[in-house]
Amino acid sequence: MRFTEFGLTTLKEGPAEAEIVSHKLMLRAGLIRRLASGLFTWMPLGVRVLRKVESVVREEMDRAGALELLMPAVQPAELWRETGRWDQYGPLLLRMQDRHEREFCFGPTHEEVITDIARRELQSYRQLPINFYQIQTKFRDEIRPRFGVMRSREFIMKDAYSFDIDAAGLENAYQKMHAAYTAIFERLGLRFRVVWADSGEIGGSKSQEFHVLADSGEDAIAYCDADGYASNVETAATLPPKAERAAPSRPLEKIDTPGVRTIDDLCRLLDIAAEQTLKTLIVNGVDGPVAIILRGDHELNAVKAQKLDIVAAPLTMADADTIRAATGSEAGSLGPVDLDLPIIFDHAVASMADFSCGANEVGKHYVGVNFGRDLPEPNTMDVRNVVPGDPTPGGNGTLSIARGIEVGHIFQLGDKYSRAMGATVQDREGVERIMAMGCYGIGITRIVGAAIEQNHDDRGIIWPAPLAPFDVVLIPINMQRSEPLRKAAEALYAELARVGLDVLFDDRDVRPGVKFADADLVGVPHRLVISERSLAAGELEYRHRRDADARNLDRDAALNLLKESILSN
RNA sequence: CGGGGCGUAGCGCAGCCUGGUAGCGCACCACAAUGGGGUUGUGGGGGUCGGGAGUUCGAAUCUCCCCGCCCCGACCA
Repeated sequence: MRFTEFGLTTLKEGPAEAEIVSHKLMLRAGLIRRLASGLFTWMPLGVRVLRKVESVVREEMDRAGALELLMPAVQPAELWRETGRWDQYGPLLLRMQDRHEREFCFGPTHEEVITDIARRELQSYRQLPINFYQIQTKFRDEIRPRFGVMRSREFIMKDAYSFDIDAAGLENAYQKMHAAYTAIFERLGLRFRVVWADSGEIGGSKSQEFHVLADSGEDAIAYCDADGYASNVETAATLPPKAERAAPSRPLEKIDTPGVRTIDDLCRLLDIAAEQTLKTLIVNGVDGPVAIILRGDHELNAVKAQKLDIVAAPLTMADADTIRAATGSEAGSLGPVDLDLPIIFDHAVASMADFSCGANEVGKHYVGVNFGRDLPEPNTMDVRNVVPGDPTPGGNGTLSIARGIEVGHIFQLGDKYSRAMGATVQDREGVERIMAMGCYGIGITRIVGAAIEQNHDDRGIIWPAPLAPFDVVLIPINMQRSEPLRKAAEALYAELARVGLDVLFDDRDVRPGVKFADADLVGVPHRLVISERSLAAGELEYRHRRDADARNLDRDAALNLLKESILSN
């Protein structure tokens, strides 16, 4: 591709709206342009990267025996009513009506459609196992789209759905997808981690997420290298404390704490650590408000909390009026002593002694509070986020926390959809059996952003070779002033293309610095510079985007090096 | 949705407080010089100042309403 025919415009300054590097660089390098909130046009350069991601995904899915199909993006409401999700899915689902006022949605996911296909097409266990996938545009009306293509509303997803006769078959299909996903992310050259996850909206039992590791990731991952445990903090379990609780050493005392609203305030006033305090949160329960008690420095885990029977899902905090009615006090002054509400204690509080907490009176706190004396012994549960240093659930090490970008998610759905929609096949005995389903997603567009988060420097993108929009950028120096150089550059361009390299030929009549800057910005892995100087020496100047300095190679050596690099892809 | 901020040329911004001919840098077009890390000069094109209503002799600027966008919190590939 000739630069002058590629329609690429790069930006020196990115739009102010871009917060994270990948978004800035995608805008600056001309991969995407924004249309509206959460909606992006993929420019020709961006589409090249997208196609690279898709082809790797497609190859590995095909290799795993999955079958590509393509379902409609627009789906009828009736299907969603069959599974109950028309009412459950909420505002994330973009709903619309056709001219006959029939209801539709723009698909955020395709369990209903594929299950409809399955119940029509699959009659016999002999057609199983089977796994269908597609690469397609989805729409989720996110509350807050952000970070460019990392959380856009419209995005491209590879979604796959497996059908099996029983749980053992599903487990097998799931493991195949686990292996395929691992192969995909390895081939894409990304540093990633597989973690246990919550099934959330989609439902089902077992599920794991594939995270690209990056500090800008929206998810927190708890992991332990010692025993291999890794989980999204949403689901990382905490254990009851092992340590014995210290005996009370102080009397219970109610003290004045004017103006204290937060744990920080309290700690400052009393000169104590947050670990010595209790935090009391009032959430909406199934039958009225429920108190959740955590150690002051810990955070409530919404996923865990909303799974408790007495807590309403999705988790919502009680409003000020509800809190006042239930406690006679206000948030910031609450505590479990003499609190007439259902109370959930987190595991960690069980080992606390002589602690401080709100007294359910504005401006008053207790100090020297102890279980068994001032409060009944707590019956504790796992309702908080793990923190670094917590023991692993296996108990063989301690957890660390890293940030990740979720780029893949695999689920064992079981019979949630197949039962609701009557997707059955006959088994060997002629008995109708509900199929066991799995579903498996990869965020194609998100991978592009995630790859940049992980691979960039202050000059621009550094594409992992399998994702690069071009293999090599050919930069002639002042070609317009030298006919021999122009001829040599053209010949080299033709030859590079002939050996199968995807080459960007920077044939613009601009100064070399501009070309170098754009080549670095766009992130093409290999760079070849041809000039009168190198021409005379029969050499080419080569630099890999990751290298600090260029080196001179003779022409054949340079060509061989490039040929090998694409073969190794 | 709640809280905060911003809408002036394709992009980044100034001007607004204190009303009076709409500016700067980048990008774009032309010409010239320059020619190995975003070169310089000269000339040029491009604006419903987010939209509407109001106040005023006069509104980018003041007032009200609406719209859009971004950031911080609860969702997901």
